[in-house]
Amino acid sequence: MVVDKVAQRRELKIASIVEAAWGLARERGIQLVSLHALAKEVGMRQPSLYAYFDSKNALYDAMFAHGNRELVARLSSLDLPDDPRAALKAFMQAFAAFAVEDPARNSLLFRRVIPGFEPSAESYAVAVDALSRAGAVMNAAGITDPGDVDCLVAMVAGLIEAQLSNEPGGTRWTQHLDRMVDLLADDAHERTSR
Amino acid sequence: MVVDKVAQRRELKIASIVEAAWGLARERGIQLVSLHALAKEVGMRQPSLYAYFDSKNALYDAMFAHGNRELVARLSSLDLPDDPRAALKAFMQAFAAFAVEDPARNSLLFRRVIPGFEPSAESYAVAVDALSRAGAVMNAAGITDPGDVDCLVAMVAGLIEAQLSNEPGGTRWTQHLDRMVDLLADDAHERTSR
DNA sequence: GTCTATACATCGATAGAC
DNA sequence: GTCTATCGATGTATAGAC
Repeated sequence: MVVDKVAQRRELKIASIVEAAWGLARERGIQLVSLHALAKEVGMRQPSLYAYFDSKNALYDAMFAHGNRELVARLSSLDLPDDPRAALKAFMQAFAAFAVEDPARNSLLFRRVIPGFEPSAESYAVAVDALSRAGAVMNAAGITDPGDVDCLVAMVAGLIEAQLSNEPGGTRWTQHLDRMVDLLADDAHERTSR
Repeated sequence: MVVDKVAQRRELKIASIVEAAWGLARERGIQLVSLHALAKEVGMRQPSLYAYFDSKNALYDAMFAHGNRELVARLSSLDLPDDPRAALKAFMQAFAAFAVEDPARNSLLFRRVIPGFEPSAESYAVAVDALSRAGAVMNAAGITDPGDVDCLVAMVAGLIEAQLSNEPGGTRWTQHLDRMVDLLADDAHERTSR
């Protein structure tokens, strides 16, 4: 199939707009991204953005998908240890590092701070992909009970949120990640083998 | 000292406005409370609200203080068991119930969803009061290490957030509260006595 | 696809009469 | 304290020319 060069350039343009939108989000917070400011950032007028996005929520949706693709890429590039427990720790460390390094991205991907925004099915599928990888690593480490999975996910999220809310850039909460993983994994094994 | 009846009625009025504001917040989300809608709710015109609040953030501040006073009242009314561990569980259960029963209140008190809003020193003091009660109960249960306290607080918050985000009204995540408390308290004891 | 122009809505806040 | 009137800013979205 011949590559449609027009469509290709269009995709590049869309990508650059999304990139600029993330820049704005990092500067002023995800809630305060405006189409006027975004257009200025990419050297256009605000109405011209509607040639690429049908609505502001469509822009948020593209940002959501982009952020989740970054997450999947990060998780895919991991060279995990053979030991399942060590692999689980490394995986959670990588996830936490990803979440903590960009508060704006964390807000759009994992918190619900934009009233009315719901990711499209296509964008959500990318998020599900990332989650399924987490499930696989947990299963390999012997955490198979759905309740145990819920607990571990919530614990890790709790540490990340506390870190971002109270001490962005620090490690006061995230330093306990490995310990919490051990704690829950050991307990899960005891309960499962009982 | 003679009671100033004028000031008293004014305080009542302020309280009723704050109550109406919480009603709006529960209906449409804390971020979407507007002064126009609030004025309509209390049978006034929007500019009249400025006789009671200097700004919209001042209204949020009053709501923040009100919510935290509710929390302190709830925690104070608890009849905790003598056993410190059981008391800790009951305390966390009560806190989680409080958080989960009103998502809008949870958003203003414990998440950061209003760009630019920071509670005043006076309002924040009420929140600190609530937190100090939690610290006392944890200490009594032998959780004294600051890192252990951080972990327990983050864990409980993680379960609450997951519950509210994914299944408001349910118990899929909060059902694990007691287990997580035991898990962390036992581990804290082992580490402290080592 | 990009522009100008503008519609349209919402919102917070102020001025000034009563 | 409450009102009317209005300001001024912001923001999304559309119409229509080029």
